[in-house]
Amino acid sequence: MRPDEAALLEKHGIKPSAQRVAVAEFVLHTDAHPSADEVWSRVRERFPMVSRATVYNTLNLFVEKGLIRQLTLTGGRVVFDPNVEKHHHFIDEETGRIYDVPWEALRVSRVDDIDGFEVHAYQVVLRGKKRSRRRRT
Amino acid sequence: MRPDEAALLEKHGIKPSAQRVAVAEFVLHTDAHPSADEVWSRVRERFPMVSRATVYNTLNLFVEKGLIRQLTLTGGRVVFDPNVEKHHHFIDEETGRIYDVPWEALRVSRVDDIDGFEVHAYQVVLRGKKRSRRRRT
DNA sequence: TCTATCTTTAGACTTAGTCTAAGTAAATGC
DNA sequence: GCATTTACTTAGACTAAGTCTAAAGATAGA
Repeated sequence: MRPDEAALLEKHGIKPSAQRVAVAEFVLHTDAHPSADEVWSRVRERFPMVSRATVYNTLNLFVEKGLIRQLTLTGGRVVFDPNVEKHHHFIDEETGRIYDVPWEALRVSRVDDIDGFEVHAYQVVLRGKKRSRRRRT
Repeated sequence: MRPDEAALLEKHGIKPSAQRVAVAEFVLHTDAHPSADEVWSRVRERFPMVSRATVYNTLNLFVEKGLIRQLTLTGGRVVFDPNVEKHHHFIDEETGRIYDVPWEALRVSRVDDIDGFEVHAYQVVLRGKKRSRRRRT
């Protein structure tokens, strides 16, 4: 149980149990946009007795306390994202993988101007193919 | 079995059975963004012996043939939209209802310019509160 | 009409997620 | 330090959404 993770949880008003810290250690440091069951199986590698209900409860608690966000972008899949700053998402149509796109990469105009709607938040969801970079996978 | 629906299905390469036409008659003329089970229960009102598998198969077939689109915008809910033209979506955070937003209502800049991604399609997903209009509900 | 193909059906199965009741652990009062 | 309350976790039952399967029914062509 890493002290830094425990402190972070406390800062968000969450009592840091061993299970919660184990979930935090994985879900706060991934950019893979895992589903709840993916988080569960990763946490179980190091913590085999953790129950599914605990992982689901913990993830929902983290969302409620603003540590992570829940996304549903494609195919009814619910995934979690530790990036809670404003950003957009790109979905690779071949692999289904989700990538974060920086907020500044796009500009959306006239958002406040839509007749009959009071917009609190928005994001652009892009779909396409990820280009293979030269040096990295 | 309305002849116009049957003709539309055939135009899209779909053999128009009674069940398929019944699904089409509902799902092609709604802006309520229904889930598959909602479509099933609506179709059953007029066609009580239709099976769930048929409705699911039919909806997937319609998606594949480009008659409707499948959306997953919120809470892991999969819904269907007969509007296959480019458009954006607004989600009422209080009711969960989804509204179509015309493509021209917003402009997104620099979409083709994102490093490492080849964008085939995109949409803006907006969240907020629907203002109550004066005269209509 | 016979046969091959396509479609539909009911129900079994799977997967994601929630709920419940019992057990543990941690915090509080004294 | 011990008892009591409160919070957390557990296993497993349950539910909802969706897929699969095997059999039956409908359709079209020879």
